[in-house]
Amino acid sequence: MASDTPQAPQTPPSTRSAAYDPHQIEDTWYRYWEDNGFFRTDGASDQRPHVIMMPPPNVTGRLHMGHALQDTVQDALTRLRRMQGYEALWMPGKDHAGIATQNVVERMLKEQGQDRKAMGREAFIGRVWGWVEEYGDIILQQKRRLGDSCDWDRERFTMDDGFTHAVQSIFVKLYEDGLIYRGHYLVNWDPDNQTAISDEEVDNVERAGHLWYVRYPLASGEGHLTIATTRPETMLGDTAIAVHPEDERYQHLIGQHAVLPLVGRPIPIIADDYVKADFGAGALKITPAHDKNDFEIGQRHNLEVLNIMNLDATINEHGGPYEGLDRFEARKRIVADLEAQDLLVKVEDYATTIPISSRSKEIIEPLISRQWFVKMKPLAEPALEAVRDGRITFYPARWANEYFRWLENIRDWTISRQLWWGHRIPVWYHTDADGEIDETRDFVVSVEQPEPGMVQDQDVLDTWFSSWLWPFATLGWPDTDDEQVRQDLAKFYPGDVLVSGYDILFFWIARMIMAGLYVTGEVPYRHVFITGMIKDKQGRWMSKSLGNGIDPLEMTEQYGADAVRFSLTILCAQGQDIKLDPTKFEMGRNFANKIWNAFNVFGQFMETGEDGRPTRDYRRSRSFDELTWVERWILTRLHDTIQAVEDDLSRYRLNEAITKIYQLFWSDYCDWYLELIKPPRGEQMTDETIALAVEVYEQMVQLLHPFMPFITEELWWRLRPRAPREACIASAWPTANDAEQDEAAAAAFATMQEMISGIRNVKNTYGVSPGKPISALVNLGQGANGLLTALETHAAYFEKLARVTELTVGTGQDRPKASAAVVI
RNA sequence: GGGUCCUUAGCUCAGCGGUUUAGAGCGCUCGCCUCACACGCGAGAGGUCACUGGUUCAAAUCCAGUAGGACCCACCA
Repeated sequence: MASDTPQAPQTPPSTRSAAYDPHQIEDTWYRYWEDNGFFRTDGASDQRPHVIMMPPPNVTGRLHMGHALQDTVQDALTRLRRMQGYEALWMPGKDHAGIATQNVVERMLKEQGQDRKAMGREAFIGRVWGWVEEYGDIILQQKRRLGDSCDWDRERFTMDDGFTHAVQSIFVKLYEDGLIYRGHYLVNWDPDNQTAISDEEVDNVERAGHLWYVRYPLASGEGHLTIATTRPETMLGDTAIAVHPEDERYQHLIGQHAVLPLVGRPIPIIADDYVKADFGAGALKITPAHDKNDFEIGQRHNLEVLNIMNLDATINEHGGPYEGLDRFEARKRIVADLEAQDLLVKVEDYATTIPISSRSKEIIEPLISRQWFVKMKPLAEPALEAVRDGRITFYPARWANEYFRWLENIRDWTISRQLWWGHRIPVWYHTDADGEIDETRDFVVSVEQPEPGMVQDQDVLDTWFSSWLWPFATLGWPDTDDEQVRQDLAKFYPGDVLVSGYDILFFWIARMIMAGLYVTGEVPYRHVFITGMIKDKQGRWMSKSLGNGIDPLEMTEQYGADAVRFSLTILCAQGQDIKLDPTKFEMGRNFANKIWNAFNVFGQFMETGEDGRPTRDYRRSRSFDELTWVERWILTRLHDTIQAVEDDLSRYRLNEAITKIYQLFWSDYCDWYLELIKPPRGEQMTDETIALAVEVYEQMVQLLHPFMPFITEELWWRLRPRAPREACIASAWPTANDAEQDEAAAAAFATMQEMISGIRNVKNTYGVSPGKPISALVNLGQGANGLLTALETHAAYFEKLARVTELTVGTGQDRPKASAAVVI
């Protein structure tokens, strides 16, 4: 505990008239919680743990609605568990975001007239660290505004020293287990960032393109063969033509050679099943160095692999006259040249699927390159098993299918990146006399430099290669010599639930499960709660380029953090995307206002001190049976709701839970209960009445606290005298009490509600002013004696709610003249 | 080419581990500044729960299919 004398924030002196102003309470309460260590977890207590690992936002990130939604969920679950007596850890942190961060800093340098390459690797990394120090904390500061109750003392960064150690250790372990290998393969090359990227970082986009039909003359000098291609420029790298083995048209050509137009190089004509005889011209040009399928066909037939491109996607020396041209310029020139030589048969419009880098939006170039890979199949098997056998459950369950599908078809993971910002690959090379890498000697995989003079691999690792370790690396793994780390790992691993959007199911969630099982033998968490994604009003993704984003901080400014959180929670239904528009937050603001004002109904009668806080603890002296009808009814409703909320929350149906609390508070407590307990004008409210109003209100405030932490904390302090270091955030979660439920009274009360609505309806229909006193006769069916007595004793309810000054209750009575009737 | 999701009041959506008159917010109509709240109160209008079959005593809710829309995955140039 940080402070010995926790200072409860000052409240406005005149509690009674103070209007609701969210900003007045948000900062003060957040500071109070932090100063008093309510977010902290030390791992040494014997409380049961509850662990949520926050998806670490990118250091370059700024708070968006997706964060606001997911944080609202995570914070609600964390606060709920904390109130239920768990040691609730919500682990915060941030991700170094390799490409994104490097791009941001590079852009900044460019504006200053500087250049990454000119300044050199070390200087550049220094600048990135400088940038991270200056701006990296912004997003986590923003999260505090939402009320996030993370254990900030444990905050981690995927590039901090401990994390680097974890990343390198896991690399070494994987290598030693034969699960990491290096090799020349066709990879997704991003010519803009000039790095390889993984399959997951590639978006396949359909675009309008063309199918060019090109004539390849035969080497024999007699005749030709026509092929169809969507990428004519790659013909410079053709090393064969393939036809289907059973295609009658080409039988006689198999084994012969054709001459590559423009280049004049002879290439063999081969037969392969892959070729579809009925597509295009039925003959396929094979470019093993620039097409995945061609690469495979090339391997089957032992074809030469001829790379025709530089790393910036210009044509290299193998391109003859086209050397130096950009790939798309080369395409134009080649098509023109083919046409000039009458080798272009025809051009058709054709929709092609183009691979785009999700980072740079540049068109990916499949390129042969030496990279590091992780063999994924052995890692995927246990991860599949963990979900199949129920050690991990997805909410909603359908996401498990998506997970299975991906893992069942998993391909090896390209983990090396030709960037500077990131974890250096822990591989070391011997050098020759000139200091150059000596490729004739084996490399060494090691966290530490194995011997002086050896140089480390230049590449860095994919960002996700560090974040997949998040659930245990944040707890200090692999430094298990440290007592604290051992204790934390034992207590906080595995965690309980991971909350995230489906956009990173493959990138992160699935990989974390694989890493967790591989490293610790245990799943990283038992539940995966997949939220929907926030879209704009028209259902489009919010993006900077569209300018359709809604800024959560602006919304918080406008409506208050509690309002934003409430609205997001109630809109968040079972993984469904949310089409958001700012007016949705009015719902939350109105509700917060209602909560605030409702307090005054009884609060104005409480004895308070100068700080506006109660000086007396109002407790009822009556047992449940001695309570009034309306009191028994509202308690019954309260306990019903607590029970239902419990059930909803256990299934991550936060929207249903909060809807029920909302209805209880507004429709039952405010519209009926408070209206009935209000004393006549000028009169006092009795202490007994105040006591029950407080009792119910307090529990509703607690039920709401996980969702609307600020306003509930403030009001909680106004309900009873509180001891130092107490707080709503640390109060005990309400439990349903069966002994204080009276379903018969509740049912009778519901009947009375219908009667009163019926009477109001009649008054309305006949234009009788609501304030005008009337008489009413209630005609009950036979055998409704209980109800009859209840109504008779509570005739005052009818007067209060429908201005019925004369109430007659009976059975089988005649309808008076000049009256209106309603049947319920 | 596979797969998932959506289609419920004018709008945005809940509800979908089958059972009372299908709900909410906003909007709309009527009446209210009733001393907690007009960010409010009371009353009300408004729905063939996409369509077609099936299972069932009973379906918006389960099953099969159809039509629209969205998304994910996939190596036909």
